[in-house]
Formats: sequence, C-alpha cells, structure tokens
Amino acid sequence: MDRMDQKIVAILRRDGALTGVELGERVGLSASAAHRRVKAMEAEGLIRGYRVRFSPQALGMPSTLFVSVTLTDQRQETLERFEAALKRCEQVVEAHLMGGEIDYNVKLAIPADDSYERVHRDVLAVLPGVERLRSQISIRAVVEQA
Amino acid sequence: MDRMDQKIVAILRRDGALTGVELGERVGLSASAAHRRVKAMEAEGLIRGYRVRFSPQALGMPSTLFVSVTLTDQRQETLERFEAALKRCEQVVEAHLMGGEIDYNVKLAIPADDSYERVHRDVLAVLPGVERLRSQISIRAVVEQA
DNA sequence: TTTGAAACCTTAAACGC
DNA sequence: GCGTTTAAGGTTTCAAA
Repeated sequence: MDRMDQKIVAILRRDGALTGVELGERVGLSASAAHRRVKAMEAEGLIRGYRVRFSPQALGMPSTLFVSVTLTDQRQETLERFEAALKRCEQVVEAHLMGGEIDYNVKLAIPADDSYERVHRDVLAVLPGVERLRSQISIRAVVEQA
Repeated sequence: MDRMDQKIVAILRRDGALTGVELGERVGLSASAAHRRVKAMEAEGLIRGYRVRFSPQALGMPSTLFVSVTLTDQRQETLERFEAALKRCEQVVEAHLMGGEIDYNVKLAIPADDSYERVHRDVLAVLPGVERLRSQISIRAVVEQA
C-alpha cells in the first residue's frame, strides 16, 4: 500500500469499471503495471470484490427501512444468536453493532410487493433476544454509497 | 425486464465481475445474448454502474457513524439547502429523508486519522437548518450490503 | 518493479435463423 | 428475440531491464 496504490484506490472508488489501460493513463503507469497492482490488492484482500449498482426498478423497487434493536441482555451468547439470525434474513442489507443506548442498527430492503407489516411480524419480531424494536422508514435516499 | 433479466440481476448482484461467457453459462444463454441483455440494462438505466468493494484497511480503516438529524423546520427550501450541503460532505456515505420523528438519517465514514469530535464540530454542526443531532457509533459491521 | 509485446479472452457488431 | 462469426480491443503472462 504505497502512494500509487492509494491513488488507484481513489480512482477505482469513483469508477469500478475502468480498464487497465485507462487506469494506467490516469495514474501514470503502463496498463500491465496498473493491472498487476490491482491484482495484488485483490490477492491481499484489500479489494474484496466487484458489485453492480442496480436501479431500484431492477430490484423491484424495494423501500428502505431502518430498525433500531435493543436486546434483552448483552451476553455474548445472546449477541451471537441474534447476529446469526440476522445474517439469514435476506431482507437485511446492512447491520451494525452499536455503541450507546441501542444495540443494533439494521437496514432492510422491503420488496414493493411485500408489506412493512408482514416484515415486522414475520422477520423482525421473530429474531431471538429482541426486547424492543424501533422502525423508521426512508422516504427517499438523498445520498447513496459515495 | 422479463424472467431472464431477473435471473441475470440475481446472479450479478452476488458477483459483479462476471464475464458474458460465464454469465451465459449460468443462465442458459450464449455469451453474446447474455452480454446484450446486460448492455441493454445499462442503456435503460437499470444498471447504474460498477463499483469496487474495498476492505476498510484499503480505505484507511474508517469508522462508521450514524447521525439522526432534526431540522428547524420542514420547508422545502430548508430541506434543499440541507441536502445540497450534505452532498458536498465527502464523509457522508449515505443519507435518507425519513418518515416520522427524525428528518434525516445520515451515515458517515470517519477516517482513522480523523476524530469524531472534529467531524462533529467541522462537518455536522456546520450544516444549514440543523436543530438537533443524535450520533451513534458503529462498533462493528455485522452484515454489509447483501 | 517496471515495461513492452505476445497469447489469450472478452466484447460488440453483423448476419442468418 | 437467439446464436454464430468476426474484428477490435482488453487482459494476462513473460522475458528483459
């Protein structure tokens, strides 16, 4: 991770579909040198993979829900069971163990053909160790994944 | 957007770096047919672009902060000024206009060499129209971007 | 580690089905 | 619509510096 790698990271963060040729031109290396650095970062785990950004239409116009979760206690076993259950929920897009009052902050994508009520009843209320849930609905995404 | 396109979306959601050849094999089309569909989805805006997933190390180990924002009022002009300012903040990774009590839910990435206190003082408190800020720190990401 | 070139693979258009 | 072919260009590897 030298200065050149950081330069490549900065460029690739903005556009993930750059060719080795263009990347090389932008950082001042040959195509193969630039490409080899990218492959090295992949091998080291600095680059975890590549993703396609889909429009909400392509994904069935899901709406976004944020749920603050308080568990019954903070015992390691309670956390582990809750996290394992979370990971199995396909509606869960992102989840964080939090500091402060709330234990978990969970982001869900709810398909257009599904209801918030059903997800609350069948997905969230079923999670093990939950004491309190506080849900907030996103009306509109203002900024997305810089 | 027929059944085949949905199949392609499902596969590409998991791995964004698939070639037309491999994609074709997985959905049961020729390489060129699969590739044509992907290009068509790009042209229609269903595919918005491609991103690289970096490890936190590659990005300087940023920590994640969630901030609930209440504005002084909900006038259109207040919202627009606040949103425009948000979009200029490079620390802001994601932001949603919310329903209910809180007006905005903002996710920030704070570089390891930066402090929460500085971001709160120089980035958040400076935003126009802010009445109240409630910050929560992520200790650990449990699920990320299914 | 870099470069430059060769071999290989992918992409994108043309054609017929 | 799909598949095959084909030319252009991108990727990957390798020898040499």
